[in-house]
Amino acid sequence: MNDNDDFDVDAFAAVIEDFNRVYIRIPVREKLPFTTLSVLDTLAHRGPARLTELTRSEQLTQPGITQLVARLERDGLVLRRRDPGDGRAVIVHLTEAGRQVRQTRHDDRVGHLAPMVSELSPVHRRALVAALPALSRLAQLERER
Amino acid sequence: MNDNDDFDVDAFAAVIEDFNRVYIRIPVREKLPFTTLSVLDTLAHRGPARLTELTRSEQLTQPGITQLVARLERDGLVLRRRDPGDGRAVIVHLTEAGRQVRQTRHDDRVGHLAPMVSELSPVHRRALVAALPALSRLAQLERER
DNA sequence: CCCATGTCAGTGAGACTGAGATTT
DNA sequence: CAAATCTCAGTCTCACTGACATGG
Repeated sequence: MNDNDDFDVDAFAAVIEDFNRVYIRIPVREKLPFTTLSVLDTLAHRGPARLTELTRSEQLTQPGITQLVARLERDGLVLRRRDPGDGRAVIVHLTEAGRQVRQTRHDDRVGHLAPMVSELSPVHRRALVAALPALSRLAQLERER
Repeated sequence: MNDNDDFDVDAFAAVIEDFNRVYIRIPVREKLPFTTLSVLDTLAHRGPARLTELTRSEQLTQPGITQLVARLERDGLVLRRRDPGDGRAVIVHLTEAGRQVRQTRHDDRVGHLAPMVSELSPVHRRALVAALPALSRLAQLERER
């Protein structure tokens, strides 16, 4: 019941990788390093976090995170606050400007995708819509891994 | 007929971005810079290419591509050959080792995804399978943009 | 005292800008 | 000679390793 006889993971990964390549290259107004955007994403999803948590989620070293967050603070995208309950820890908060950066990128992509989507057949569009819950669920499973 | 009244591009992009974040972080044996993998992908998809073509597809500067390809050649992932028909140009070819790098990453991802996919409900699995042609088509449209 | 959390200093990889060489 | 293609030199950003400061 739980095997994948009906599901070609290989083909699935191939399509995802192909689509991702294209998606990542959608032009955006503001070019920012991958790790910067990743931290902003993480904070937006999980709320304020300490550096140690970011070290895990971003797969960066501790000094790397320190530096990266220092840059982000310098640029006004995050705030660093001492944890009142633990004097060792620093809590990183997303600022309004940080949220705006994410929104801008998202808007750029939506603007770019919309005309492409409108060229898809109704059948294809419906197939994509129908697959969204499954994709979300799969992302969720990965996060809980 | 060609509008997107039945399709929420905003929601689509949000799910894709969420899934991508997770997908990109799937652990792989060989950690390589993003641009390296991107060039290997491009060569695998389009075949041998000159540096100028890569400059466009990779969104890197010309000196950047020169350096990157020099690294790739040093590591045995590509070969550089003078274009017999145009003495100015250099043609970059993917080597077997370069192909192997891509295959290894793909295999890592498939191995990681398989157990996750097996936890999806049959309905979700079918929805993903049904969406693959649409995703491929969308990637195709983007490439032709 | 030990562990967790974070920072500092120094190094190296990768990409950029500006200038230049070679071929068409 | 002008344009296209690629390379060289120098600089900047980013992340890493190793050592260290501080709080629980």
